Amino acid sequence: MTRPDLTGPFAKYTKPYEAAAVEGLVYAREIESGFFNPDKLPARFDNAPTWTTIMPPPNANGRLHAGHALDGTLKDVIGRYMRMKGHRVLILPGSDHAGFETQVVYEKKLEKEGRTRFGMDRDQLYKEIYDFTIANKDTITGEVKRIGVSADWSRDTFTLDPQVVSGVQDTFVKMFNDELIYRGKRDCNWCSKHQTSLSDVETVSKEFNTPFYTFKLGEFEIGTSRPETKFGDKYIVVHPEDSRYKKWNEGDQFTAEWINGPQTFTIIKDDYIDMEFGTGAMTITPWHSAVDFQIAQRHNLDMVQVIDEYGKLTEVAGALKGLRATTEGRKQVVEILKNKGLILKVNEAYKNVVPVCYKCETPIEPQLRDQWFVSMKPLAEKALAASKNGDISFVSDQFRKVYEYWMSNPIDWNISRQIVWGIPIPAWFKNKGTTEEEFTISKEQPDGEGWVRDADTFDTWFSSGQWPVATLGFSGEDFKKFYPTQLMECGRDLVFKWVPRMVIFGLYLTGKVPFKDIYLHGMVLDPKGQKMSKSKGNVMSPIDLADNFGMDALRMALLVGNTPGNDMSLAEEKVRAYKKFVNKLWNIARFVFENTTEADHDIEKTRSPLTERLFAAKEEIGKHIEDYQLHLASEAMYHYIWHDFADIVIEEIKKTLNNPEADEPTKKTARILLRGMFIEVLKMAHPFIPFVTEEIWVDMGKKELLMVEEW
RNA sequence: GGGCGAUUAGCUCAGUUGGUAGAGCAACUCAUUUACACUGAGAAGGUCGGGGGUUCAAGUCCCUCAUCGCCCACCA
Repeated sequence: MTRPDLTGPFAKYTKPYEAAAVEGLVYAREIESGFFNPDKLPARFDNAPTWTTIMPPPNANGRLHAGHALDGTLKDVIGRYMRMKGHRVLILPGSDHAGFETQVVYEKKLEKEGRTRFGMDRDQLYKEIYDFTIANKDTITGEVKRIGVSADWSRDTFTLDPQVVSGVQDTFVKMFNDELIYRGKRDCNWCSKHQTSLSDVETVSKEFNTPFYTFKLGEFEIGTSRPETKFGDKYIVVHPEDSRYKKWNEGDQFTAEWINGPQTFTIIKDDYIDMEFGTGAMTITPWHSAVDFQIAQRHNLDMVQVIDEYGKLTEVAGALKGLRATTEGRKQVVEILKNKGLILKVNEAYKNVVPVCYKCETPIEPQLRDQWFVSMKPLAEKALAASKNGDISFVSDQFRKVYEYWMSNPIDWNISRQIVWGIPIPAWFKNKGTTEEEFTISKEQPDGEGWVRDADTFDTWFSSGQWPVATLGFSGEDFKKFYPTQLMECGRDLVFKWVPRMVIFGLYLTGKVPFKDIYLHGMVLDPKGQKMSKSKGNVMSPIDLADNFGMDALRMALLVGNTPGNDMSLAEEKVRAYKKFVNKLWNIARFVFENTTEADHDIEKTRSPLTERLFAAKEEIGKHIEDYQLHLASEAMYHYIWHDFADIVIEEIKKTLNNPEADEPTKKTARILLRGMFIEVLKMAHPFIPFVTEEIWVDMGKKELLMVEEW
């Protein structure tokens, strides 16, 4: 057969597909159309139902990583499909000031410059971090756009946008009035390096090899791995039913030689004590241990601060005051007790698991501090019910269990952070830190003299927890139109940090769950299955991969074989394989352009074995997407296009076109069929590989974008 | 200490109500101006981690063991 020359706009089909030359232009064309905005879709969407998902806002302090690319790809595939199926789709993008995280990043930068945040003017520090964040926010936003997410950038939201800040503060005021927030001295996770308290999700457990000492205290034997906290101990706690200590009654006292001389101890009985552990007797240090604090509260005991916020011993330590508690302090206490003959045993092989700051790994020193706490129990009960009764459902059931465990064991949430980078807590004090302390909860400065604003800022999860409500304006038009949303898709690492809080705030603020389905994807690992990290040097930049192989190829590599909730390892060869696939489609287009010029015909009614398989594949793909089984959907699409459309359909058509005995009407029918089927192929591929399909679509002579075609 | 996940072809992984094993990559054989070598055709490759059970039938359900990974954790 004669081969028509491809000229003009078709000349590019004589060469392999060049993603770099196409992607930016396609995305610009899509943005320009306005169709990412559900209010600006073509007329056929006028009375369409909405379909909404809110994007997890990436931290505005770094670069895009492979996890973000997966995140954006998954929701974009579903979003593009739902749009083609006739929904007014809203994918709402944003970015997070990421309070503590960003401050840590900035502190490292300051350190490199030989500076420190301590002693810096608050406003100056805030301004510096603000400028730093805004610059990075633009970088990361540009990188999210490269993924091709069909997000409505006209609704782009930043967690420090004035209406978000204002709404978050309103929530605090409302919760305080509803008695869901209280202020009080409670044990906090204190990081002595970062000089702030942290919530439980901001600490991680780490195992240390610490000697375990057994001391003689009067006639008791007391075990501890933390001798340096023992200065202020005045109580011996035993189990009420422990027969070894029957002769002692609660409140009985005795005096014994201790670190700084004779000390009087009081017997306390509490059934927290594990009789099997050690001697079944312990002393308590309420100021520096959450458990001890609870016991002390139950029995109304004295609490003494032994270690200050810099990790040094206080005046309770007498001569040892000012020593670093866990190092020199511990050493000297042990020395003193040894000299007094009070050490009975030392177990050097003892392994102790202690919480550390998740950023710097400094062991957390529990401290009693006045902070703002959220009473989690009443909130968690409702959020638990939402899962039990099916208002929210998890794509992977394993995460439902984790979520329900968290909601069944709520711990009151400390939302105060002693850092400048964050949303200010709308609280005002008089005589702060004294016994005459007074406070008022208000966004505006209260009337009267002497009010000082609370210097603390909110835990970043306090604002991002309200994200689905905040991005939709808390109330008003968008809120009415799009809330509750359909899908929350984010990394599985957020099952504790973020998801439960969004459900809690959603229910509290609106009475409705913020989303119906929760799709938690696994982590993207390196080719060896190891977690990517800067320190290991195995980070694969999605931007670099897209530069080399095209974003469509990367999207496919992230989708195929990636089951919901399971981690996946990403190798360059996989991306390369899908680059070939994208090129295959490109060459299919070339074949179509070389052989057909006929006007498009609807092949819906042209039933043949070839079209039956096409429509069956399309239906299967659609079903898998609706079931959130994107690994199956993407594979079915790949398989159909390569091994059916290319290998069978085109070969059949080719036979007809090359058959010297076939008459012209027969050939024409074949050409029309080819073109008609190809249009369906482009539609079925579009959600997965939007760039190349949109580009070919234009060359098909289409005026409207493929993204708004009917699936 | 508690929980979750994984274990299937050399590698990375699919396999959704139980019905005689699938894909991609790699390797092997063949094809050289065919829409496409970023290709096509073909062949090869697995006692589905071990053991036990339910069933007419188990990769799939149940029990148990092993190994690896992840998460949670206030025994001083």
